[in-house]
Amino acid sequence: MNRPLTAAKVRDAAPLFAALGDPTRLGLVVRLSSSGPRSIARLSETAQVSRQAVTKHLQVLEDAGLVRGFRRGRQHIWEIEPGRLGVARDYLQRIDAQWDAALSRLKTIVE
Amino acid sequence: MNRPLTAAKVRDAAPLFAALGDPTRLGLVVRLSSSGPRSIARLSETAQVSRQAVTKHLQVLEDAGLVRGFRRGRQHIWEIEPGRLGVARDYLQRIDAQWDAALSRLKTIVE
DNA sequence: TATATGTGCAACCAGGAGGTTGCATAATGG
DNA sequence: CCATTATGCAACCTCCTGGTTGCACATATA
Repeated sequence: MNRPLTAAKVRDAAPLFAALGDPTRLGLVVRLSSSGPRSIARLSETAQVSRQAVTKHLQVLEDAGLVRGFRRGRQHIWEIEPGRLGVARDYLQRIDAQWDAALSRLKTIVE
Repeated sequence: MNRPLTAAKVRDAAPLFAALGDPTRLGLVVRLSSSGPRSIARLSETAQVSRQAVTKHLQVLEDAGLVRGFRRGRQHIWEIEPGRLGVARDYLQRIDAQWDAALSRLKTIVE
């Protein structure tokens, strides 16, 4: 039915984009998506910041529902939460659709 | 060709998501997409913050390439920069594609 | 049992983000 | 010409974010 984007939906979606809006976090998402589940130690090797900073970023991503973690022995493994990126993509799609609708309305008036 | 997501691309895309990551700004984008070009005064009427705050947010969105403004008489009109949201969507699509590829690789190994 | 490895927790800090107010200036409309 | 409207600019403030370091604790491993 493609409902209009309510203010409530906006408040719901913004944190998702905010989580993706940091280069280090976006890098983590890309990394986990391409290479699969990784421990914090592993992820910290390539990241430009400290292990603790990586940990904080992963928690932010978790709060946004983008990743999830579990323990295996002494290590904490993180992996992508599948489907969550699709939510963000759908949201952008919605906005674009509104834009297209507005355009065609304008066209109708002009013609 | 669908190239891999380089670190450079990550640095390029993060500001785009960051710009969308604030509820007020995301609201402005939605508003401009659905209702078309609007002056600052108009946009401020419905926003929950002051006119000056709205101005600042619009500048952030402009820096991210998401909107553009022009003057008409004494008013400053802002409108959506078409196609820029598509860039963000494509980026998410890429990450998802990497994820799918990683999944199918895993499947191949298991079988 | 020592030792090395992987994490978690807490304190702390600098800088930027998001917000406000106050004032100056430019364009419209009687 | 005067009042109103729309905006820009600048200063200022508070709080959150992203980062660090130090230390404690749990788990492997020789």
